[in-house]
Amino acid sequence: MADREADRAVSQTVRAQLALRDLILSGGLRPGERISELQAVETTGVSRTPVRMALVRLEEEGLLEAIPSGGFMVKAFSERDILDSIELRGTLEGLAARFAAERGVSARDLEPLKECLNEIDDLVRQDPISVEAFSSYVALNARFHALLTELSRSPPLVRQIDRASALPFASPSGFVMAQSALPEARQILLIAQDHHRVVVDAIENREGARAEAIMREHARLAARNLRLALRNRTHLDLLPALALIRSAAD
Amino acid sequence: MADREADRAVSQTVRAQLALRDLILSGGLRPGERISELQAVETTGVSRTPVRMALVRLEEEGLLEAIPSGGFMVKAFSERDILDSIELRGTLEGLAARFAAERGVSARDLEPLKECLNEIDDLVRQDPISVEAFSSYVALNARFHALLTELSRSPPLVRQIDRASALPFASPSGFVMAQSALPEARQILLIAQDHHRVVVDAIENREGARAEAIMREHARLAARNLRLALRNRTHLDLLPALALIRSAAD
DNA sequence: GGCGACATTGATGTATACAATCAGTATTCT
DNA sequence: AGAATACTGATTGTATACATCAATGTCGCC
Repeated sequence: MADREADRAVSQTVRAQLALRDLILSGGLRPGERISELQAVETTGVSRTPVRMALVRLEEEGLLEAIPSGGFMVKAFSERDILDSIELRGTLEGLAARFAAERGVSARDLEPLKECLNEIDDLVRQDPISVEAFSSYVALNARFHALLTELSRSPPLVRQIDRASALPFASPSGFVMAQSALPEARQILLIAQDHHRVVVDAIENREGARAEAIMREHARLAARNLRLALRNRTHLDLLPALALIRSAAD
Repeated sequence: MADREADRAVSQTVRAQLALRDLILSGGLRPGERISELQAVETTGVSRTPVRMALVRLEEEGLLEAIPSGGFMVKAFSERDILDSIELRGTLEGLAARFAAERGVSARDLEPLKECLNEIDDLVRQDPISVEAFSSYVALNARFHALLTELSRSPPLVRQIDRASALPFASPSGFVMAQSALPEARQILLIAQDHHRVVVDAIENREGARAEAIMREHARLAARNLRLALRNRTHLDLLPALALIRSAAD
């Protein structure tokens, strides 16, 4: 039973949840496919009870859908669903930015955000951006958004944004960028970085409306990018969770 | 074991979830209080497994919070959390209204919405509004918002709005309005009804921005109303889930 | 008398055994 | 031959038993 060393601290339920989420997001299970509990038991190596808990959590998370007759299936999303989710997240982050601006944040609170910005700058400065640098960027970008969200100081909003981000930006643990798409991706990163700088500035100057607007614009950039990516079938890895789209040529 | 007749079709898990949610929202358990599984077993009459499932679902729903050492406790909210949740929902419904307006809806789709509006009109027209009429209004209002949300034709957004509504507008099954607060409540209902009419008109005329703006304003009305209610300690039942607020005099 | 360590108790997390329900298939009747 | 029904297989929903962990109370030692 306790075969792995590092995972020994986490509960079986969490382990099963992570394993199953990875399996779904990496495309191991097709959208619409029924997920058998026994099969999940074999895959994860834990018992049925924690597997069932994990399935319930993943359903609430939105990755699974309950079958009326019993059991769960992988939820299928349309391309538009993903685009809507991006706009949804942008709207929520816009609200968070406005809250932050209106409620005021100390210079000290903005410190980690600016530091994050600088680290991203260091990455995108190198012109032929490396695959490793891009991977680092993905992590840093996630951190920036998380920090920004936190600045709203509104737990319900933070929670909702986390949920909204789950779908369009969820990524399997192993995530690498395709080599060929790197130059184009870098261009997008530069624009995104501009947005980041604007929103920080707006929050600092207590301009709630401007802060909100730029985050919405930021989301529109991501949506446009995804639409382009889907059309050209290029750098599809830029936005994960594409394994969940029912038919990409819809 | 199957003692009740009407509930025989629903699963034990769902029954436990409903019972526990009612218990929490009706104030049977104080915020921050630990919820024992065995105690829940006794209360609901079902076994531990479905009770645990229900607890997990309620945690994902946001009513419970996991204790690091194990188990769950009733989540505590500040007054501001509830106010933020209302604004949050308004923002999301604004997005839904905009989607509906931009994507266009047929006259046939608007039919049930308008019918709902007329039914509400019939209720608020009577000047000393009765308690029963107010209860009907609560249900009709919920239906109006649900229908409006559906018009966005965006499943992810609908889902998110449902989640956002859970906190501020969740109501225990038994919900009655205090007699003394009825006149004031009616005034609010009249303004709300105006908002409803405007948003339907905006959607019909494809004015996305106006549709979005009015829903936000609508939310601000609800927030203002709640703030007033909390201050005056009057018609506190107008917005439920107040049992979850840690200290109302915060 | 106070502090610390140990034991005991209670709870939760996990595993497995049982029951009920649903799907699929074969057989029989019209 | 087609359709309906009964049967069988499997899978999920439920219950309970076990193990592990945290909390608390007591006893002993300093």
